[in-house]
Amino acid sequence: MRYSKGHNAIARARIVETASREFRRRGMDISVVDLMKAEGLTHGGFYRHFEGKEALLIEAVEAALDQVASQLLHLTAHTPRHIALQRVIGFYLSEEHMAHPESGCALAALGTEIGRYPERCRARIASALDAYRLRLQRLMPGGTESERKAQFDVLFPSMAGCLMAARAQADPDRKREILLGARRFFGDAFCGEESEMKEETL
Amino acid sequence: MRYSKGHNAIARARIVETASREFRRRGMDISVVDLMKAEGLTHGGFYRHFEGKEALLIEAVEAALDQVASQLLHLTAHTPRHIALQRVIGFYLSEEHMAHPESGCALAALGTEIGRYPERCRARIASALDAYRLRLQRLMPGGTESERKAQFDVLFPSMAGCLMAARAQADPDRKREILLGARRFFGDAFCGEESEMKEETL
DNA sequence: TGTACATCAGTGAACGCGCGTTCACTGATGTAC
DNA sequence: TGTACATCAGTGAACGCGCGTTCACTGATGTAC
Repeated sequence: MRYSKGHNAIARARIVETASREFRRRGMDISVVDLMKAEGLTHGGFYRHFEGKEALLIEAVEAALDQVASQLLHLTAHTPRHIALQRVIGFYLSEEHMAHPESGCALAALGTEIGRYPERCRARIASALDAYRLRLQRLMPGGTESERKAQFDVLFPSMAGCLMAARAQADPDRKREILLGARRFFGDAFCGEESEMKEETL
Repeated sequence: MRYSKGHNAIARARIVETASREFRRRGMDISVVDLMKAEGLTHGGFYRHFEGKEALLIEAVEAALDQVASQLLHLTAHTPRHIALQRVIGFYLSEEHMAHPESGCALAALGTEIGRYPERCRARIASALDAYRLRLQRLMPGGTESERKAQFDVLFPSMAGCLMAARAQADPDRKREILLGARRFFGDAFCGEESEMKEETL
């Protein structure tokens, strides 16, 4: 059947959104059949929208990073900077984020696999990571943009690693212990002593 | 044919060793056929040694963590503690380590996937991560074992995240930039100001 | 010491299965006249 | 406004392929006598 104008773009965006969630939840293991099923569609139509699974993966990671950046910025709108960053750290290293990779940071969800993707993939994903940094760098302390970017390059990969390590644990107490230790450490290191009062925000 | 006494144990250990390298290099994508081929064997014999691929994966991760802990301790034998840790940070965040996941830290190579393994897997791997921490905690600053363990829980997952982020990048300069920034930051944070002189050791 | 037999790591064909991808087809709606 | 046709997102059978796993078999060496 023929669909109304704009249907194509909407359907395509919905597939990317679903894929973005499912790749973060299950990794590349998720099949095209299951991905389309999650959208209420069958697999045949997939290739009307994307060249292949790899092309979708790239767009899905881009969408994931974009969505999380928006969420973190929304969380801190109209908030003084040192408190804003405290809040971002608190959320990033929260049990909520740990329990829900499907709506969280793509680096913490897929990072080690991304390193094994072919160069053509990594180049696109690296651009998306740059855009992520560009949007979030204003949260970082530092007098110049390049200082703030350098700080971002330490804080976010480190937090991704701590979140990943917490997820790799089996014992809930151990998971919490790792997150709590990381929240304390990065709160102190990046938000200064004066804003220490509420390091467990969220 | 019948093999000489002890052959079984040797063959088994060699398969684990190869798997340990190949899983870190390529992730779970590597097939049993290719794994055995890398050992000069055919796939059929695999099941004389292991219950299945998952069982091998667990042993491979255990072997990887054990090997890296030994390497890091060897690197720092007979060395004062603050310099020892500086050296460990320098190696962990080196271009050498970045370029060779197959002989490096399993958390940095497989971390995000481990988080998606079934609970029975993660429980075993978490034990191996505990053993890794137990062996390496003596490198950490802190007056008590539990302080040192808490420091380990921040430093190593964070370094794993930075290494992962560097590997995810496509541009060599960008990779180096991430590693260098992380070496500086964690050197300062964990080794104190007095040992700053040689933060680019190795 | 010599012979007959048991052992068992390793072989490779075969299994069922799910994967990514292709393709002839469908049919409701947009478009041309 | 009404009719004929074109469009194209979505369908589902089919493709070849590689996967993890099983199993009957091999045959050199260890072991029992």
